[in-house]
Amino acid sequence: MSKETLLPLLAAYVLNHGLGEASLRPLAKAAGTSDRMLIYHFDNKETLIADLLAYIAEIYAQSLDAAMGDERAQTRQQVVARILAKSADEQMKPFLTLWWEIVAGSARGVPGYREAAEAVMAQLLGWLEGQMPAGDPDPAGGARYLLTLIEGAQMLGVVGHARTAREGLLASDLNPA
Amino acid sequence: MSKETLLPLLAAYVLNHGLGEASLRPLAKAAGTSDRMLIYHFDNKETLIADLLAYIAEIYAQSLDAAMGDERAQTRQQVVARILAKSADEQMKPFLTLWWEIVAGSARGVPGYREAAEAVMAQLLGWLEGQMPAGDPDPAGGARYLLTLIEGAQMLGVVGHARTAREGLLASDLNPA
DNA sequence: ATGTTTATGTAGCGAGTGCTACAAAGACTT
DNA sequence: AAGTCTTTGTAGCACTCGCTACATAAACAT
Repeated sequence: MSKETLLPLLAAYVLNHGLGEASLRPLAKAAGTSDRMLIYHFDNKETLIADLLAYIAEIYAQSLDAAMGDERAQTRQQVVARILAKSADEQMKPFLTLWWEIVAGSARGVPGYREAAEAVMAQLLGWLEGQMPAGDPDPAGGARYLLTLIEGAQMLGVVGHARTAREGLLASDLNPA
Repeated sequence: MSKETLLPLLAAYVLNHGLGEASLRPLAKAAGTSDRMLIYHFDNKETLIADLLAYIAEIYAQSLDAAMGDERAQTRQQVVARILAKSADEQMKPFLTLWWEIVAGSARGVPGYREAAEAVMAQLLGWLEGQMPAGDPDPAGGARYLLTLIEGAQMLGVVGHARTAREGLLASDLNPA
């Protein structure tokens, strides 16, 4: 068994249980191996988690690509609505829950978290630019603006203020300066 | 020593070290007491943390009130700029770092976290409404909208994308629909 | 065939976790 | 003064943590 075989199994566990429960023995059990072998392959837990987060960022990007429909949205409102709908998808929930743990780790300076978070956001931003309406006057700036809004909305949703975000989005036209 | 004496000391520790390091013995040491006494006062760790988060939400609200300047902003851009500037304040950093841990816990369903997060956001939303420009056509909706943007910007800042958020904000007029 | 590298199992160490049992001192009540 | 209630200290339990020492078997190299 190699790193490459282990990472998908480890990722599945972390996505379902969170990083808080990601200690060596449970991780090993989920991957059908032993804590002993995890250390053997990854040297220590820190690099294991770093590798794991990098891997998860990668499969997240792939799942974004896969979800990218061919039809283009026609307004910024539509872009936001679609993405929020897609994020509400049951399949995306493990990613979202894990995401906030990564953000928290990044804020605290836990090694490896910031890099993973930065990669995920860069990926998402690029994807968003491709999703902007055809005739948008400023797709690059608009994508950054919508990313900020979307992430704010997602956070509010997670803390029980989904309604606040929804009403906020309705109260703006989302148009460029 | 009572709960009321302990909470400020516990809060100081958690603000500086995060909830990840908040185990009984370090907490007790920071408060000048013993793990034994923490359990005596709070019954168990779960209610200790819940009480502590509620207390922190309270002092956060107070610090917001204290920071509320008497001069009203004249545009929504100004409101956002002021708040982001205030949040960048060194004094606010412990709150911000802790905040994302609370969000992560809320997303994972850790008991007590969601309530604390919800309270903080409600408080912040109310405060924001009071900060809206004098002639704003929709202060309530605008506050929700700006809250979404601000929190999104703050998250992006924490994961190394402060620039993304800044450029996004510049690319919009933040005006109502 | 012999030696070396790679992969894996078993056992355990020292530190930390939340929490409890027991005891005792002090304050307070009657 | 005797008894009760509140507060605190000391020890420890059962458990988990990341990690390591040691041994062994298989694969490979010479």
